[in-house]
Amino acid sequence: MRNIWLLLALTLFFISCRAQKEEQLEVPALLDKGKEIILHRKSYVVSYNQGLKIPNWVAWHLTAEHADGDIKRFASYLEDEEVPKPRATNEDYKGSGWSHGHMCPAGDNKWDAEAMKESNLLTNMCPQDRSLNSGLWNRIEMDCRKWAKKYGSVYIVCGPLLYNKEHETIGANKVVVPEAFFKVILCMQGRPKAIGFVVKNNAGTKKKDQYINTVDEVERLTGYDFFPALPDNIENDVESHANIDDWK
DNA sequence: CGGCCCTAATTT
DNA sequence: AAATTAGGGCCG
Repeated sequence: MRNIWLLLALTLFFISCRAQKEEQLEVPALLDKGKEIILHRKSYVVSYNQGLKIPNWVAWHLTAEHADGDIKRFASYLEDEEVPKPRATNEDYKGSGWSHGHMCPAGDNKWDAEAMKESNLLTNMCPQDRSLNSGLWNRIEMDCRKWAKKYGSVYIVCGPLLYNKEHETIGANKVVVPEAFFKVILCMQGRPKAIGFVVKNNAGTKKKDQYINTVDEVERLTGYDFFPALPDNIENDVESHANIDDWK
């Protein structure tokens, strides 16, 4: 009798795992326990790094319907009360010389007022070079919205890259300034495909095509496992290729 | 090159 | 809260 209950419990556990994976194709495999706080927002999931005061990664499913809308950008940035202090505040960014770099962009949240407001939480931000923010990074974000409309939806993960031992920080709460950023994008329409970008956090960026990487390469740089819910044969295929011509 | 679409900071 | 300023890239 006891074994039957155990079997039932295990079965339910595996079914629930499977269901969650299928719903959240964009969410990377979790990191070592204790190193992250997972926060579920209306339009994205964030793995928050309490030590760095910035996200490890932010993941979202950008659909065609979410790629446009009438909701205006939220007027102010919001300290995230859900994570423990010390945490990023508006004071930390003020006068720092670094701009508020959305990970899940405001432009992907025009479809819903609550989603737009949540996009302005400081747990969705990294200190980002201003010209990168409005330049190349913005271009990539606009491409993602274009692809979401063209293909129906795309799955996106992005976040900071920290390859130095020591990091610049801003403000009294020592919010870490990343050395670079990564973004990986998966499209499941037709033959599944994926592409990655790696961009240094400075003003010296040039043509977008120079920053293309395979997902495998971004996994090597981050140590993360992206799109783990994909069947292994598809995951291996899409993550080892990155061809911008497939996306034009 | 100017006009336009985005980003965000600053000023009123 | 709203308007203005500023940075960047694409498109014609």
